Amino acid sequence: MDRRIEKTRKAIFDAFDTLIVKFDYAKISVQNIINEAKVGRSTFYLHFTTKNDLLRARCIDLVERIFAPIGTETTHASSMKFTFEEKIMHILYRLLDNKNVIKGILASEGRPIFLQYFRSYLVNTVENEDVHFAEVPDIFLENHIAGSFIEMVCWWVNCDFSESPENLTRWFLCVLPTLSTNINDNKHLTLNKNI
Amino acid sequence: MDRRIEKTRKAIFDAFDTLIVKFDYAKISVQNIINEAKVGRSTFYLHFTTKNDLLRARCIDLVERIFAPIGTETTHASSMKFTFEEKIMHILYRLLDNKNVIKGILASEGRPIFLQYFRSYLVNTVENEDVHFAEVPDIFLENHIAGSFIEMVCWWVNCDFSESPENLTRWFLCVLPTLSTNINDNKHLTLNKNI
DNA sequence: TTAATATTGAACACAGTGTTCAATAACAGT
DNA sequence: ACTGTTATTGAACACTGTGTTCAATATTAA
Repeated sequence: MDRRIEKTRKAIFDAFDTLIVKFDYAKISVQNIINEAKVGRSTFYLHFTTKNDLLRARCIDLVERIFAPIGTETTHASSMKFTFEEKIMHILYRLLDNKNVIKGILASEGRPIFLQYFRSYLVNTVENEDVHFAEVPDIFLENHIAGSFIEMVCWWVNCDFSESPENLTRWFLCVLPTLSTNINDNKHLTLNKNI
Repeated sequence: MDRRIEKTRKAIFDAFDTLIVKFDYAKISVQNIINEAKVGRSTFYLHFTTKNDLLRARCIDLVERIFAPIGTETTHASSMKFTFEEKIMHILYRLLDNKNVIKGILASEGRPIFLQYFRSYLVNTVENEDVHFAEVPDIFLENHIAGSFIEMVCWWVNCDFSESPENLTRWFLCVLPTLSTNINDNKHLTLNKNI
């Protein structure tokens, strides 16, 4: 509606991003943010109740972009069906797009907040896959898959995103019980398997 | 050496434990802690440089107890070899001993600090198992196993420790690629397998 | 142009931090 | 029990950052 609002909001988000890649979240003050954003103090508090509120908003924004349906970045709104593998790869590529901010958030007190939202979207994705395995409860299995993925992402970020999304995806699927049909001596795995 | 030192340290740790199960870490002030511990303000700062320093110390203390060699709780110092399964179960039982504090820490900003130390001990444990699987790099696999375990623990804490350590251990081993020899149609798994 | 609304920045009260210091208490060793 | 050493105490202090208020100003949509 009012262009001033989105303009200010964007300025604050950008300032936050700039600062979070350089400094620890705890060391950043509201004053720092509004200096960087070139925005009045009271303006900041009209948009966000707290520094933490800003962090939360930034995380939600990030996670929503990461999980936005494939095809959103192009012109077509797609309700197509994708394989689990494709979805995973897509998420990894979007994480790569926001490399630095994510690294900054994960290295600071922002970590649990980001992971909380990331997890909830991820669990939702996994639930849609309708996975089952042996006598392990579905809820346990779902948590295992979502959790493993999160851990892999954190490891990836820690390694400064060395290793390609393709490698990560292959290894990840390989290591999951439901997705690898390793009948022949645990040596091979089946990819592209739409579960 | 001086009994006053450990007495004060214990008083502060106990106060911290009492508060962390009731309140969010961020809402607890140094003043709260020294009131609860019945200790002078300057005394606190002689022991810890910061509230965060205390948190860190408490986490290290906790994790060290959790990973203390099996048999330490009895009189015998044991350098015996235990199976991976036994080690896991042991850790789960020790987590149960510290149920409330751990739940409190994991629910607050203490989470990443606790998990950091927990992870480093866990990775060390996994490395000692000398695991390998298919064409997945060892470093990836080790992170996957340690990470999965951490996620399972967090899930467990979230569920208020419903489910027995025995169940968790069985499911966990079942879901790991290296530990389950699921040749016969992914239906069964081998336990008690010393890898 | 206008009425509505967003921004500004200085001023403010407030809460919590970490330090200092001189007085006091508790300690270990003899 | 005595003594030199060391830990504890609590009040006072300067300091940093928070979140609010308000009247003046600027920008917006229509």
